[in-house]
Amino acid sequence: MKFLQQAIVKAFADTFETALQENQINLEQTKKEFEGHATFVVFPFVKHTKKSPEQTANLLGEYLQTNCEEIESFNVIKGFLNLVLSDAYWLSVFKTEVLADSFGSLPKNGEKVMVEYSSPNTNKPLHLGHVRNNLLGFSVSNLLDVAGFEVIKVNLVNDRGIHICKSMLAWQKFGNSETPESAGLKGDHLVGKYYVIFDQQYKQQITDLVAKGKTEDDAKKQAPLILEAQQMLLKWEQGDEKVISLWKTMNSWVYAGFDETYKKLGVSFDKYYYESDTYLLGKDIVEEGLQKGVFFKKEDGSVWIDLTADGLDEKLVRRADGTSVYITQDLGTAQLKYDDFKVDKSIYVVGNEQDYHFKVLFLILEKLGKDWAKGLYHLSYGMVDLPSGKMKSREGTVVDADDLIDEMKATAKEKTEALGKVDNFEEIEKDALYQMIGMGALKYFLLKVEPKKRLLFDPNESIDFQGNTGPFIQYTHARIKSVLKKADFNDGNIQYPTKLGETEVELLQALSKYPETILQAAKDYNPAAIANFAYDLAKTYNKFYQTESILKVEDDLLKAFRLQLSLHTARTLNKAMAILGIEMPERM
RNA sequence: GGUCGCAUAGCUCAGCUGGAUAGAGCAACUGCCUUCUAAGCAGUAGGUCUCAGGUUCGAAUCCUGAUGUGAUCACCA
Repeated sequence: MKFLQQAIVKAFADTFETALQENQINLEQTKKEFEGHATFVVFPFVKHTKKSPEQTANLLGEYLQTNCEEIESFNVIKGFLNLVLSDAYWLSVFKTEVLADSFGSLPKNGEKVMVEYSSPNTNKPLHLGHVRNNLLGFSVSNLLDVAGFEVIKVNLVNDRGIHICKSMLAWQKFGNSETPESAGLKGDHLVGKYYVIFDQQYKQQITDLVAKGKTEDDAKKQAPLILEAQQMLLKWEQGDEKVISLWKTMNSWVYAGFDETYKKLGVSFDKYYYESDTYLLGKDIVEEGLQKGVFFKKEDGSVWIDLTADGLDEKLVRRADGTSVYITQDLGTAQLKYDDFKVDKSIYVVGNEQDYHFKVLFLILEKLGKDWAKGLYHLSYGMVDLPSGKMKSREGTVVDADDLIDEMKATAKEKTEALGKVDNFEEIEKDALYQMIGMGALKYFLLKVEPKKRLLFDPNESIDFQGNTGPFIQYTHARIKSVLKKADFNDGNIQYPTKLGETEVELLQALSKYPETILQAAKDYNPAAIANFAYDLAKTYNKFYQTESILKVEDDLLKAFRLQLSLHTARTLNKAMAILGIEMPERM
């Protein structure tokens, strides 16, 4: 509504001889209970006009009505100037903006952004927490893409370390050469099974040692299994052939499993980084930091940075024995990612349990004078909790990603069949539909909540398919498609009515908000804003659909307009939901 | 204990850079399918926006403090 801001600035100049900037003019949507589309609040300006709020609003309203053809009428309530925009205005928005193929896609801004997400460990299958991460990362990537960025999606796989050695060791000892094929298990689940077995056996050894008089702490450190796992990690680092070979085999099982899950989730990556390649990185940066005097060495040879002046602590960046810690490799990986792609922004989609880590990481890079560090951003999201509390993979209190996906599909099938609307569908179409609806419900459920908020998931309460849900929006889309098909409507040049109905204007206004929604959502890295938009649009359409008849209206001109309006509502819903990674059915 | 989040209807959530009588969905209750898909629409009921101060013409929104809740403060990742 830039034209309105400009018009109001001009109104102030002509009526009150007051010079204002456009960005001082805030407009909001008029509340439902009042007449109008846009509301301008005059309170902040009465000191310039030297008149009462009512008088000010009335004078502005009169000026706008006579000088601005888009303004049909106005009304004033206290200091609120409610402006009614003309039907012609809404039609022009529809014709010039909504109908364009590029509607909602912002022009390319020439900036490159990297989004790192998923970043799984290779010792166990993905769970609901990973699902939130993946969906968030994927949809933020889509969002930035339509907002005009060039986006590079990367996955930094944590494929090395003690955790995978635990799975390897347990498999060696108790696996009897079991393979995904022989066990009939997805590779990641098979490896996860041995991770759990390791933990059980390890705990047993601790209990036994404690019974023999050891302290708990000593028992944890001296249990034979953990010593063996540590030994294995050492061998891995030395490049021991047998260990490396087993590691490769088991990781390949996991990757096959992950690929399957990623495929079902509909997420993808442009590049994979592996920690086995990057874990030694960062040592140069430590040297650089020492030279620049940003880091300092303690007597034992360990290297630290003092962040107490920034309200943080001292942080270790290299061990006394010269080996890397987590943050060392992250410093190195950040440099590597930058060197590879020279991105303007780099986003890390990682849970809020690592807030402190990223604060420190970014601060160190800034102190080292990396000018690209200002483009780093930690997209921190809340944990997914169960009613019983946190999910713990070792304790088996996790909602497994594959199970959940299967359950969602099964629920979708059940609900769809109960409605009896797909009896004449081919089996293949039915199957695709159940998948679409089940995943639509799940994705929408996880994405409609602002990322930073924690999410409660109750496995005993199935995710809704009615109301503010993915299937509701999918249903609205299918409903529109059905009408369009019956009318055999093809988009093209049509004649427009001169008078619009109330719900038609509401729908046009809802549609018109799409580009600004994209802009704001991209700025906030917030797919939830897109979900809310889509819901609002679908709701507004359903109201229109229920109020006006489309196919039965006698006036051909009006019928064509309503069909075109329906078509572009469907398209916009499709675009918005595509950002969330949700597919829309042609019928359901 | 220090630091960083979060707190809105019984439940799950919206509420844009401060604006009108705080909005949706679920659950409950009422209507609406011989008419374009009822996974829908319309309506009833449900609130001290955790509490106390402050800033302001105006605060759910900004500031301070308290309470509750979660994360974090590893030579783990």
